Amino acid sequence: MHSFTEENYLKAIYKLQETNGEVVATSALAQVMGVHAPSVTDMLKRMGQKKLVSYQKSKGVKLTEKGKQVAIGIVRNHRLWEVFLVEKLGYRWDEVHDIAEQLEHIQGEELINKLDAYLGFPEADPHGDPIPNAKGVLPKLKSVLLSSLKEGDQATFTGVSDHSTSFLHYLDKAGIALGDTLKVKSIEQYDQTYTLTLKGKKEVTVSLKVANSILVS
Amino acid sequence: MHSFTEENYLKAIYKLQETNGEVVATSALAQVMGVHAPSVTDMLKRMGQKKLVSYQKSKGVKLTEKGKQVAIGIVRNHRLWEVFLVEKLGYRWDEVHDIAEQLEHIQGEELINKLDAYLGFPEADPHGDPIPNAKGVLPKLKSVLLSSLKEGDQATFTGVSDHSTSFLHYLDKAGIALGDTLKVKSIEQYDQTYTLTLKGKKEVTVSLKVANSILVS
DNA sequence: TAATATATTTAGGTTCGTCTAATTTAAAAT
DNA sequence: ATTTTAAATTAGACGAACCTAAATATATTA
Repeated sequence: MHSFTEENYLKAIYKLQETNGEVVATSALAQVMGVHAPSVTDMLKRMGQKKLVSYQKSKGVKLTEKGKQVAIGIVRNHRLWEVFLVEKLGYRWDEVHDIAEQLEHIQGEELINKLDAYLGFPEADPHGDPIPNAKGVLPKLKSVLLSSLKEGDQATFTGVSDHSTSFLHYLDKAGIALGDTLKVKSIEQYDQTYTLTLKGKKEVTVSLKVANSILVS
Repeated sequence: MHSFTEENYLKAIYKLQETNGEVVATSALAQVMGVHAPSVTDMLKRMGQKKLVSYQKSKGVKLTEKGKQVAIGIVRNHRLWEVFLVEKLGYRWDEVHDIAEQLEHIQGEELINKLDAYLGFPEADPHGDPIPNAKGVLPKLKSVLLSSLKEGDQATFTGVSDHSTSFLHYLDKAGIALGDTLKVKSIEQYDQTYTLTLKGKKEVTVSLKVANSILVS
């Protein structure tokens, strides 16, 4: 029975707040963490004491400023370690998540800043997700969904919104890689598929689901 | 109240076995870990169940083969991460211990082997301690204490037997660094001090205590 | 060998993060 | 507005790693 720390909860709350709005429900948290609701209630009480979250019973939970800073720090760690794993150790982008999940909890401000410098202060991780800087500020990567493009539009593949291994594998197999220039050759209205021209050479046809998971700018 | 895992105990037992012989006493373990004896008894029982140690009450404890392999793995991780911190991130040798103490518990065979390759399969960490290879074999660095040299002898500084920050600082301040060629210019019998010539230039006088903490070959 | 001193274990308690089962609170539907 | 359903909390328990105080076992010394 795998046990979670405050940091794990902070990160999960942070991610839920990003996608589902300011206030997070006990059940939502329980669901994403794979834990039962009473465990969450317990933990939230403890974290409330420590002023990491503001928690009022049966009213959901929000990160305090303090909690948010910790959460962003973990996201920063995670993404920098992912860059390290891919750039320096030669991992593929679909392999690094679990290892980074461990490395993100290594403590030490100086360490992560040195790592950041060593990696050349990257702005995005191998999936195109923005990396908060040492002050906790996220660079705004103004990207849009591939599905928002029109026929003839051209853009650079900058990130994914679906981080699942299966999707990453799919992209690899289709020969679509981060940094590629994608041109929308045609959009088939009836079955909502996109035919893309890659780097002026290859052509691939992808579903709307895929077009909705690819970020470009 | 800082809490330890099985891995922490395994490493501590391993180190005690190396220096104090095969069988380790409850109290010795309690002492080095900074924990009270009953906590150790408890933990040893649990670890005995899992066949990580062979434990018979009031008779001390020994690592099993399984436990030894895990312990060596941790030592390998620790020393490789130390090399990383010094070689890649630019830390000094006296700063890396605590961070490596965290990093040594990151799980994943593949990760550590990739790191090993990335670092060029080093044989020793920044303090001159041998790094076990992927099979758990320690390279034998046949080094001796500086204090075993005679007047006129010359050797290379390959490691330290005292890893304390204060000693490492002392060496830095004295301008003695790993890899240096040391020549014993003279030994003062009465107060047991060694006057060393460094790289044919500088001269330093050190106490017997220091000469006993420096490894050369 | 007996007495003392030291090391170790047992007994019983705490905190943390989990669980299930039962209860209460809040939201949705009639 | 009442009933029904769903969400959240409380109650009570467990395992892991810790603690203190008391009891036992081992070693040392007289």
